[in-house]
Amino acid sequence: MTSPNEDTIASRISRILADRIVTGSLEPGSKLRQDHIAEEFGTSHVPVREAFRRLEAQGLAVSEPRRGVRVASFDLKEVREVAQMRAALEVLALRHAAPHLTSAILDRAEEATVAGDNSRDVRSWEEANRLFHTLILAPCNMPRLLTSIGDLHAASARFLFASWRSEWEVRTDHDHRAILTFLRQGNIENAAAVLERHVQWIGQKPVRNASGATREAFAIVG
Amino acid sequence: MTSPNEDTIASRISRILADRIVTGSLEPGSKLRQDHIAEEFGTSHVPVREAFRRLEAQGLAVSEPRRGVRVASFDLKEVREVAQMRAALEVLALRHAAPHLTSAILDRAEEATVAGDNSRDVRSWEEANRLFHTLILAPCNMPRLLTSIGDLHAASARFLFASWRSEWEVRTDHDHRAILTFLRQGNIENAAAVLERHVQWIGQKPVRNASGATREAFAIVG
DNA sequence: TAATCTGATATTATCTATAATTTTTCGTGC
DNA sequence: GCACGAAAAATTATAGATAATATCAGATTA
Repeated sequence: MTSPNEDTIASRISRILADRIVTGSLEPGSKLRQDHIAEEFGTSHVPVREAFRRLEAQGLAVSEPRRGVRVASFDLKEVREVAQMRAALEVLALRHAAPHLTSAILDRAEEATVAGDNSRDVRSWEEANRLFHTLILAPCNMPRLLTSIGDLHAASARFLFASWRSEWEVRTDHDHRAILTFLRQGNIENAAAVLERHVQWIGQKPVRNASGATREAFAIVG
Repeated sequence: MTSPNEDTIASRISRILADRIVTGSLEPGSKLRQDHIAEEFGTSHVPVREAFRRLEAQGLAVSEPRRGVRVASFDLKEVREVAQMRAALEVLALRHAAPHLTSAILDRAEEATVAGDNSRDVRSWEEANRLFHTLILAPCNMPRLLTSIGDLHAASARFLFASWRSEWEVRTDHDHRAILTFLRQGNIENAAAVLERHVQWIGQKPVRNASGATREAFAIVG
């Protein structure tokens, strides 16, 4: 949702690096060394630098002048921040999208919910979840808003992957179903209210550390 | 608010170009030719390209691969979109900032309001207005939210400059005063309500075209 | 002895110069 | 007036130079 042009080497690199950061294959705080990446992609380092600028704008990387670029770190405070921004913006989008929602779209959103409930791993659950939100929000026809929401979704997904990398248990998403029911009734206010609460729900889970100690992991699970 | 690193040539170029786009000295739709800009700043075109990527992420420029970069165009639809996004996000920020607002901050915000009321041109009015919003929102301590709001402010300012380039009449900002009054009373809900309405108020004004015809110009004036 | 400072070395980011494609422009012919 | 094609201009990428930062061994001091 954040790749306007998918033709240049720089955009390809930024897309692939964004995916690695989101899925956690590149760990928070790790350095992104431009000539290593350039070598991996068989290019020079100039397009790599352009990719860095885009990742920076998306909040996935932070750059210190003359000291290089690192994968952005995050903490519970930022998880909360992203959840609240998503709540505010997704409610706005839903209010504008609702009048344009067709039953065909809502059916596809329901399929996405089912797919999410049946997911056996985080990755496919996240994909289904993102599809659900995209389907019901895209008809708002507000490109700038959708881009912002897309970036926030990427951040959410990152938090999720960081917490539930391997263990994932099937959950039934009652919120998604409630939202769809309200939308089918034309009850936009209630649908928006559920959505607002839904994306601000922050799941927590004890995670065993490498040293054996356990800590609490947090993530947005909507 | 959107310049994390202010040390490299690329960031300097992006800041200056952003200012030109916002003030309208670079017109919407006009091409940004990298070697011309590189020559102007006495550099090569590589840092210019990095600056382009940042402008693109801020929504101030659009890039078509292999066809160059243009100053982003806008229309009434986007003015509305930005106004509504600002309303949603600034209300969120205010709710978190309010508990940390001191009377010293509110006094400075009042000074900014007075400065705005006394402004004789758009530029100084915009500066005072931005200061007001920044002062009452910054204590929310949510960096990602503040960055987004900053980008939206830049867009708003651009709409404003496009409409009221030369003619500007002094106006007294009753909304700002009402917000401050409510904040001093600790009445956060009313302050947020006024702010929400305030930034969504879209001013309109007949503007004489070059050919003599008049058209309506629109802008966010909060 | 431990800790800190100093300076040489190596690594890395940043920018310049240059080359290769692609797009646009513009003139010529039909 | 329209299509075609060569020339010009602009974007994109590469390779190489420069300057800043990190690393680490050795010296100095408490």
